[in-house]
Amino acid sequence: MVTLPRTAGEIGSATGSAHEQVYRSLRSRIMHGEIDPGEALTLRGIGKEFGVSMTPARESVRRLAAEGALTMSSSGRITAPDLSADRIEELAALRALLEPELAARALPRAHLALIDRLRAINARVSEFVAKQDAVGYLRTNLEFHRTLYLRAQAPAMLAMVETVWLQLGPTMRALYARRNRTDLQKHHRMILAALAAGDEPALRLAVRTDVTQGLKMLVA
Amino acid sequence: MVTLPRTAGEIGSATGSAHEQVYRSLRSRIMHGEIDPGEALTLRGIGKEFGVSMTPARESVRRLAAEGALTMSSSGRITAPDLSADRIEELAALRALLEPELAARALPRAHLALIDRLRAINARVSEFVAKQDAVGYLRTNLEFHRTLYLRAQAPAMLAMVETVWLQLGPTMRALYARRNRTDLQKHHRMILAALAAGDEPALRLAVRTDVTQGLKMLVA
DNA sequence: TCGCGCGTTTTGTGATCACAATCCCCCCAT
DNA sequence: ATGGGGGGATTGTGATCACAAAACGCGCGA
Repeated sequence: MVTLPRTAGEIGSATGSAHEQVYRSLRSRIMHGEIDPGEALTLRGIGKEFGVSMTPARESVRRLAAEGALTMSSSGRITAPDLSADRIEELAALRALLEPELAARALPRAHLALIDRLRAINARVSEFVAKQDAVGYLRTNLEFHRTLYLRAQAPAMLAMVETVWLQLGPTMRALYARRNRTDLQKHHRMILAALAAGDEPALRLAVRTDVTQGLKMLVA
Repeated sequence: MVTLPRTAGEIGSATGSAHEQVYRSLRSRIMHGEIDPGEALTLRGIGKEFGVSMTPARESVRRLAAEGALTMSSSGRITAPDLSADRIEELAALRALLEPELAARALPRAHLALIDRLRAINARVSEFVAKQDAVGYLRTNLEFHRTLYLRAQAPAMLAMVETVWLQLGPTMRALYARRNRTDLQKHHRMILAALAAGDEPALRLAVRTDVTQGLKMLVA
């Protein structure tokens, strides 16, 4: 394999270095439940898939492992994490702690345009629920939350929540199967109503409930 | 440089791979304020210092950068982060959100032995304050908090708080200079009192105050 | 004296290689 | 049929190299 000029496969504007492309791609897969808990990955396999050598593959994997998105055995073997019930509960508690705060910080800046955008995303969520598409549902559901939290202007806090999502990613799809589809949308509607009303306590509660609801099912 | 047998410089039991040693060492320095904001590092420099090649140095640096402990410019230049006031405020808010929760979770498990250990650590904190040793103070102060939070049995939450500490590390020492030394200890004593009394609301408040107090000074 | 090019040096990136540890699978003995 | 052992294949680790881009410094010109 030869060092190609930097413009080889890049489509639009600066896509970033090789290891970043690999990182983003893997991260997205993991966060959206496209990788099963316990599934194994290899550096050479990743490298081959993305057309790069082991070096950027290794950096991506190490970074994801540092963020808890992947597990490395003592011998260095790479797998998607299979979370214990305790760990899931803890991560759920983190979401319940952080996300209402982010929502509350976003509230004063939530104009009508944002609420409309959220409604549109929520419509797409409904489609995926109807189509029983777990990955699509996870993706749009997280997009709903992220779109709201982006308004909080709190990048470090958002990054932290996304790390939690990442850790929960592989487990999420399994979780989706058990979830009661009908009241999925109810919580999002409560969030939208509280946003429109400018009611912070209601918003905090709605977000906390939405976050907690789905995750507590796994433990039960 | 030659690949040495794995048992080369290892003292006790498995110290971990080369990049992990480098990572732990750098992380400790950063978290305890031994690196100034804006200070530059180089992969070859790190490698030379630890007697390893660029590869493990690079992995350590990338990992630390992913955790926000180091900044990488678009050209890949490595520096310790120089935080904006907004960012500091946000990280302080994260501490104020997470640490009371960890303390509250530790409370039911906080036996007398733990409180005694905390008192002992607190005494060492006082020594460093008296000696005007900023790094020593930072180290023992964080040890005080970590010892308490370890009892919460919440590894993911603790990891998250430590990431916040890490990001604040380089800025912390500058902060220390402005801090009113006399009421530093007051808050720790309040924490100990609330722990001994088993009073959760008081504990949450004491932790939140301790955390907030020092950090709000930078913004002012 | 100050600013600005240009060449040298430094620095990060990615590929490749040697190596040791581990895993996997197949075969054989019981 | 089943369990254990052994050998080949796979895998992560770290060193080294080539390369391009950025940084630095030095000297020349205004």
